[in-house]
Amino acid sequence: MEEYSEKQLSILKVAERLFADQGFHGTSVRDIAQEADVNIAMISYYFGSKDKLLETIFRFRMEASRKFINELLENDTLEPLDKIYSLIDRFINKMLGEQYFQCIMSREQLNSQQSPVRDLIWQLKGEMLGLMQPIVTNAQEAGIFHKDVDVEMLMTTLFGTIHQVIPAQHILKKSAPPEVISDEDYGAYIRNRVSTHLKKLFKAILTHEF
Amino acid sequence: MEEYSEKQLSILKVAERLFADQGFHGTSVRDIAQEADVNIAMISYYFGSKDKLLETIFRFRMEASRKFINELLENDTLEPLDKIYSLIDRFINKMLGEQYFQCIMSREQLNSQQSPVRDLIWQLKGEMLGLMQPIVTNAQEAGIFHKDVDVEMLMTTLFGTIHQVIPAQHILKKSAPPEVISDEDYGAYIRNRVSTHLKKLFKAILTHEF
DNA sequence: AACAAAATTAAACAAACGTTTAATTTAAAC
DNA sequence: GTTTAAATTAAACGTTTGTTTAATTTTGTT
Repeated sequence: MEEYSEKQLSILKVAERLFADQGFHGTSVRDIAQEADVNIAMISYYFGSKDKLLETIFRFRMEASRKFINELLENDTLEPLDKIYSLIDRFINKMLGEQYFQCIMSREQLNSQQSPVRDLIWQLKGEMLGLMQPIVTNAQEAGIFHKDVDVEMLMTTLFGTIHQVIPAQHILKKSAPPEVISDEDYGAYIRNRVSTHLKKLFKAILTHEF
Repeated sequence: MEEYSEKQLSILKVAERLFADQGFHGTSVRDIAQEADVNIAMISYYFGSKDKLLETIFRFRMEASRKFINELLENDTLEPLDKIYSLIDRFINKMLGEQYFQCIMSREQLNSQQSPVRDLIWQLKGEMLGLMQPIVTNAQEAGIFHKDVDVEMLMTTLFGTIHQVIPAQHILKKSAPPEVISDEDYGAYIRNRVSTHLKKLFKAILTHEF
C-alpha cells in the first residue's frame, strides 16, 4: 500500500537486523539511527514511535507473506506429494531469505502479553495452516495420504525446524563438504540439507505404512 | 554445587518467569524485586548483576539437564526404536516441564553476539546430539534404521517442534476434546499429542522403505 | 550482654532510554 | 523571488534503567 522513501527503507532494514540480533528491547533507537546514518528524531518523525517501527516492519513483511501464500495456491496441477514438496521448498526459501525477520518473529511470538504484532503472527500462521490443511485432507480422502496425520503438528514441525535451523547454522555448517566455501555456497548447502530432510520426513509420515 | 536460600530461589523463579514472558531486556530488576517481594538491592547483593542473575538461572537449569542426559544413557536394554521413543518422551516431559526456561533459551539462542549464556546453550545442544547420534548410528549399522538419515537435522526437528509448541499452545488447545478442562488435563493432552506426532515422525523416517 | 558478621533497607547515582521541542535547512509551488 | 510546507537537526525533556551507597536491622557467636 504505502511506499517508503530510501531513507525510510534504510531505517527499516537496519532496525530489522538489529532487532533480530539483539532483540527489540535490546536495541535502542540511537543504535538504529546511528547505523542507518539518520538523526534520532527521524524515527519518531517517520514511524511515530519505536513500537510503531516494529509494527511497520511486521506489516511490511506480512504483506509479502500474503502474496506468497496466494502464489502457493496456484500450484493446482501437481500431485499431492509434489504439492507438499513445492510447499516445503518455497517455505524454506522464503524463511531463510528473510532470516532477520524470522528471528524477530521467533522472539515476538514468545511474548505473553498480547500486542498488534502478536496478533499478526498468529493470524499469519493460521493462514499458513489453512493453506496446507486442504492439500493433505484432499489427498487423505483420495487415499493417497494416511488418515492419522496431525496436520497442525506437521505445520508446527515445519516452522519449528526452520526456525531452529536459523540460529543453528554455525553448527550445521561444520558438516558441510570442503568445497562449500562462499556464503552463497553455504546458503545453498543449508537450504538443500533442510529441504532434503523435511521432504523425507513429510513423505515418510504421509505415505509410510504403519 | 551451591545451594540457594528460599529468598534466592524465589528471585530466580520470578526472574525466570518474567524473562520468559517479556524477554531479558524487557524485564527490569524492579519488576523482579517487586514480584518476588524483596528489595531491589538484594538482587545485586545475591547475584552480582542482572546479567549474572540470568547466568545463574542458566547454570541452575543446565546442571539439571546434565543429570537428565546421564540418566538417559542408562536405558541400555531397550531396542533402538524404543530407545528413541523413550528419548522423545523424556525430552517432551523435560522441556514442557520447564517452559519458562525453554522460552528464555529460545530467545537467547538468537542473540548474535556471544555470551556465557550463548556458549552454554550450544554446549548443551552438542551433548544432546552426542546422546542421540550413537543410538541411531548403532541401529543403522545393525540394519534396523536407514542409512540416509540426517541425525543432526532430526535433532533440530525434535528441538524445533517442541520449542514451537510452547508458544503455540493456545492454538493447539482449540483442537482438544471437550473433556479436557483443567490445566493438568490440558498439559497431558498436549504432551500426548506432541509425543504421538514425534514418535510417528521418527519411526516413519527411521524405518520407512523409500 | 556485647560484639561481629550478615542481611535488609531507603535513598541516591550516573547513564541510557524513547520522545519532543524549537530552530534551521531543503524542497516545492506559485 | 517569495511563500509554504516538508525534512532535518541539535538539544533538551522527563523517565526509567542497573547499580551502589550508607545507614539500619537481624542474626549468630562468644
